[in-house]
Amino acid sequence: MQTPENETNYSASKYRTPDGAPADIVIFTITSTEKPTAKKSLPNRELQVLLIERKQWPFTGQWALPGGFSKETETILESAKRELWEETGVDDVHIEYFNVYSAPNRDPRGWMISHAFFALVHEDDLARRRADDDAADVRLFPVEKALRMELAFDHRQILTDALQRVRQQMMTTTIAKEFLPDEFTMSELYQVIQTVVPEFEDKNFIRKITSTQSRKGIIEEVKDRNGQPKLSNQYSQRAAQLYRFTDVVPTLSIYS
Amino acid sequence: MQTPENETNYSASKYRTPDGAPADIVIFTITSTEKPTAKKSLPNRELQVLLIERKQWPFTGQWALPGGFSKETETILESAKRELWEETGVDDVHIEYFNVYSAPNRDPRGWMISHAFFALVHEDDLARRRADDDAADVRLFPVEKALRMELAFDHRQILTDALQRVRQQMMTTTIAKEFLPDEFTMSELYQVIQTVVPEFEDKNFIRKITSTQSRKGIIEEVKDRNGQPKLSNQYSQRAAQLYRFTDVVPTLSIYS
DNA sequence: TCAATAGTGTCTTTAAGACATTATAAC
DNA sequence: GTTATAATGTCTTAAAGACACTATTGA
Repeated sequence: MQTPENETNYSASKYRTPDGAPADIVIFTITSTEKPTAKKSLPNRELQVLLIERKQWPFTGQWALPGGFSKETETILESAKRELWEETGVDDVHIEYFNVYSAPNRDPRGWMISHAFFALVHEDDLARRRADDDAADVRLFPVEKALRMELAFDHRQILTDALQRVRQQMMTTTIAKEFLPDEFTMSELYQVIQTVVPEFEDKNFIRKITSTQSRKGIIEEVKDRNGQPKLSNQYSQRAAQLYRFTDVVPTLSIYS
Repeated sequence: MQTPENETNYSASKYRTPDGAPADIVIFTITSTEKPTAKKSLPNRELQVLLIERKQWPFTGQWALPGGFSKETETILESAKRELWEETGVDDVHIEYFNVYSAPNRDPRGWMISHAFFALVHEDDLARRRADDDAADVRLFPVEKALRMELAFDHRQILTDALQRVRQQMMTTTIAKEFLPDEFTMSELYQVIQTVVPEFEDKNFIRKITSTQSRKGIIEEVKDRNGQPKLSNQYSQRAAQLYRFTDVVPTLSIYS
């Protein structure tokens, strides 16, 4: 089917080709800080995004999303994972492709078609982060603050889109688990959801998740080896039931 | 910030760059054929995908998704819309980006990072379709058949992914309207959903959509100028209420 | 004791699910 | 009357929503 005669007719060099295919990553984490007031209480949580300060042209000195150019020998996803590893020292976390950015002149270096991912990382995993060759500084910013900053390239748009996607995924998938330990209390889960989606509110949250089918099998109570309910009093005087996510993948429908 | 001194340090030509950024489009339509048996009855519907037969190397003679190379002066979305226009003569339809395909050697012509879209087109709009320069033939195939064919490049994977995405969107968004007239009966809607998502079944479908909040405001009854319910007897002896989609964008949550 | 979080009781309303029944009108 | 689709009646069960109330235990 692929005859040499035909092959000679094609030459990529006849066409203008892209100058690069970068992968940019919006790395989200939730930081926890102790409430100064109380002894045992739920921490304050805040959604943060990792930015780097550029030390090279273009946009030298400005904050930007971490990213780097894809190589011919890897997929874009592999580039993104490599970049995530280089930037934070973490792998094996939730990373998800969400959009492509290809507006002409979005990058003064040339025709750059950028592939945007978001990653969800535990705060603890980011301890190892450090400045690398391309960055003068690496730092976490509260997303609300980052959205008000003048970021390099079209990175504010990318961040905006990423945030929208993560919020949607938070409500429709079980990605909340990426920000939680394996076993967690309902209060923790509720707090994590609210940290990502501030407008989420449900006065009967515990009741609703607890009362059978509503949770659709996505969450189950943790029992100890004796089959007794496993509790935690990490955040409260009264011990709370621990839950975990099951492997069930929820499916939603507007036509119920 | 962007000093000439720094600019001179960057040269795209130092790096291996992609040989092209194609956009490939999975064009879906639903064909309707009269049931031979009955006089007035719902048509048989089938989900179809548009494929082209390649007349050039590589994969000469094989069926492939329509697509083409993106230009430096346009976004990838614009490329896809241009390609859709060239291939089918339609514009202004639902077109949506869903993934990137970047496996090394996925294209024998070189390092090609492909951007995949799906488009949903009314059967009527495809009347104008025709073969163009790149294609020996253009034809609709039932998706189930297309999935069993040996398509060019990684197009079977792209088609598989597109179908999965369209099925998910069919259940969670109002894209059913892309396959329906502005005003439609509940039977038509139900049939369109089932055409795309065969396993969907709901014995009480009409009842459920009809009984208030369940439809979450996404669908409303059509009234005539006198405020009377507007009916259609196109598909049945007994006239059926017509409905339309509102502009409400449904939001779903696993945490209800 | 109180503070902070966890969890239950109770009642009302709404929706889901099943399934039989009735309605309409062309033929 | 038959046929094909449209729509309602009725009953049962499950879930949502509100909100007051009780529980636990360290400080």
